[in-house]
Amino acid sequence: MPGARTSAEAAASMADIAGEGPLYVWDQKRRPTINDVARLAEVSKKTVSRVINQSPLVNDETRQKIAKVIADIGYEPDPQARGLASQRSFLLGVVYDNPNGQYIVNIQNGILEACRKSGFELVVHPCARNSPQFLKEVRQFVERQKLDGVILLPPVSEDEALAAMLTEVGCRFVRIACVPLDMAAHLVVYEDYKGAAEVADHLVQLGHRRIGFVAGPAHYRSAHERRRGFADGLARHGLGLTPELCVEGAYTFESGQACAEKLLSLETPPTAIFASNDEMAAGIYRVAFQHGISIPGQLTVVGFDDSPLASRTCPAMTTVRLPATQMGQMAAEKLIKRIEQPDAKLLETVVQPHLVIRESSGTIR
Amino acid sequence: MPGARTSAEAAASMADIAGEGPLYVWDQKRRPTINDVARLAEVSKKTVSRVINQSPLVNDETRQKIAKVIADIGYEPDPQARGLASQRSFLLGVVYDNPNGQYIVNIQNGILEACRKSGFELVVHPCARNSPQFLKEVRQFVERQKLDGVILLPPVSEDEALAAMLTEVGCRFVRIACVPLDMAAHLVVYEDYKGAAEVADHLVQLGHRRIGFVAGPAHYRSAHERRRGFADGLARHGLGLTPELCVEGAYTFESGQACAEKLLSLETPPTAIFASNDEMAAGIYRVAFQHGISIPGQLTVVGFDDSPLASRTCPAMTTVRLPATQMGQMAAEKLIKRIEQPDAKLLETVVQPHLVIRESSGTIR
DNA sequence: CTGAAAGCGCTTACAG
DNA sequence: CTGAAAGCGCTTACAG
Repeated sequence: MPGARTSAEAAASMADIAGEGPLYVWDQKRRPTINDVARLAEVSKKTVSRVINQSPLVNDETRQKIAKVIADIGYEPDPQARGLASQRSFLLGVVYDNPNGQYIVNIQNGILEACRKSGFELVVHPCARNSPQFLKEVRQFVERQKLDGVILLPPVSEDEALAAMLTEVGCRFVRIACVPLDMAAHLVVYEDYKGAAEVADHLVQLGHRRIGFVAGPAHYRSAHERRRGFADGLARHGLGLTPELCVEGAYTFESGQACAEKLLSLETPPTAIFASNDEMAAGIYRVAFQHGISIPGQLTVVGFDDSPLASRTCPAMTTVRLPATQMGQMAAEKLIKRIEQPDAKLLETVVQPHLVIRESSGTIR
Repeated sequence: MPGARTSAEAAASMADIAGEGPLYVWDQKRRPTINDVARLAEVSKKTVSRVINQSPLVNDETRQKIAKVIADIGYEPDPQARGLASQRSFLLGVVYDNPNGQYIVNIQNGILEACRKSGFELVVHPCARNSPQFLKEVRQFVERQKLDGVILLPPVSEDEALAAMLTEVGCRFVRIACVPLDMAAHLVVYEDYKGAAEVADHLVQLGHRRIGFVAGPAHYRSAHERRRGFADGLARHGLGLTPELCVEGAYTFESGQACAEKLLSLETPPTAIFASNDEMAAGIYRVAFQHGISIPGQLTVVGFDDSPLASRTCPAMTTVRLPATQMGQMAAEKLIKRIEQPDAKLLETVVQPHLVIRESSGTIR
């Protein structure tokens, strides 16, 4: 298409404004390319490429001349073309199966915060871990788009087959998880264990001794960590998880209701219940409401996550806050570092949850 | 790099399994390309390209031969290469400034449902409409990635400057909005007006006459539509919005509390309050709780959105449900249709909200 | 430190 | 209905 080239060259002209240096009058219809920059800076496009890719092998004067042209004409390298030539995409993916919308969006926002600084964009990919196509489907997603890296959110981040597949196809990833499942460089760890232990301290300090526990589903690592942290926390005060007062939910509102029915219909019901997430705690609220049991007067309830729900219930719910946005940002920064500096040593990234005490905490005299 | 080509050719060999037809043993390290398909099908790559792009100008026999090779070796066209050659990206964007996480994720899921069927991927882009860089920033996003189309969520979908900019740069878009802001082909409309009118019917039927209204912020179209629908709904029963009982909130929990304080401290407080979204309704719950006002015994409360919050409050909240997932899917389907069949006539897409009656609705004897 | 050539995997525009 | 050539906007590998 020599015609196009000719017209572009005709349109790209330089003019001098008195004392202001060169000003380039540009064809507004077409985005400038590396060839335009090369021509205007009077260098080869390979040298422009070196500047774009921050190669140290460029004379400082040359670099500045090129940088000026780039800034003047507003050149931005085409990620598609860069990607096709270099077998990458400048795209990050986030893979999740968590149903909690606010949590996803918060993490997403954190990831995007990190992307914004580095020129990556984010492609979202919810998945169904129980589907027989699961691995094949994620693999196609990753390979088709040549994703530069993927961030895995819990609980799908706990899937070892997924991690193995990504390793096999050469796709870098960072997992957000509540236990160290992997090498430090691949992880952002949030310590559910500690958060749950804090809840134990809190409840014991309030004077509770007969404490109910609603666990999460057994196949979730977070469920396991929260239980372990809570049990160990109680143990530090010479208490333990009473089997009679432990029930397992499914992290859903409905399962929280069912668990509450069980616990509150005991001959001697607990004076406090710690639910392994806010959704289930809200289910406890519902049952207490239906039975006319006052919170926190007759029953203390504590959740986990600090979802929007927790601060809007009546009374407002004591819970454990996970800094989701920050976790997303840290995960993305780590992933980008792995992509851009493959040899950099990366340390463990650990995020601390903390207890948010609200109105659902009552004392026992 | 003739070496690479040679090794690939060497690796690509055919073998016959008795009576099973040809089986291609493939180099697992390298994804097959259009050249591989062309060679194995003994046609030019242009003809393969025609099959990929569903051109009708291919002999049926040729098409089937090529399709078989494609299926056998698991060829998938590289979107980057296709995009570079054809000035597109097979990427859709979603631009939003709404803070409601579950709403975003639901719409996102709907969009992805439509993408899955058509080979598009979704890039997410939250934005800050009040930033001075807003337009420039979205423009860069769209141009850099050569997005094939963008879906705009409310309230940023109401921004006419944004729509104008997208039109100018030639980026197709579909807006999700509560009023017809644009041509039918560019819109998915959800009728807030009707939802709010239903609330009026409901409250009047319950016997309420002294009804409070918490409006959304005046610069949101949804706030306007919900007010208008509610007022018109009341008017159909010979009632009207009493100025004294109308207050304006900001769609936030805190503003809902402030509005409730005003309404409930009136000499004759309302017997029912319709809040323009669930967040503000939850704020009303909080104030009622603090003042010992029972819902629905002394006060009926109705929200709007059917966010997760609404079904988890105690008592569960009557509200208006917007089918967010469906809206996302319809918007994406419409956008994809515009991309793939630019000449197709597209009709108005309208989504109906509906009232979900729960426990916060009380009768007046 | 810099550049000319070839290539990434497709499609466009043209020809037959 | 099919194909050879040129091109999309970059980078790689090599040379100097």
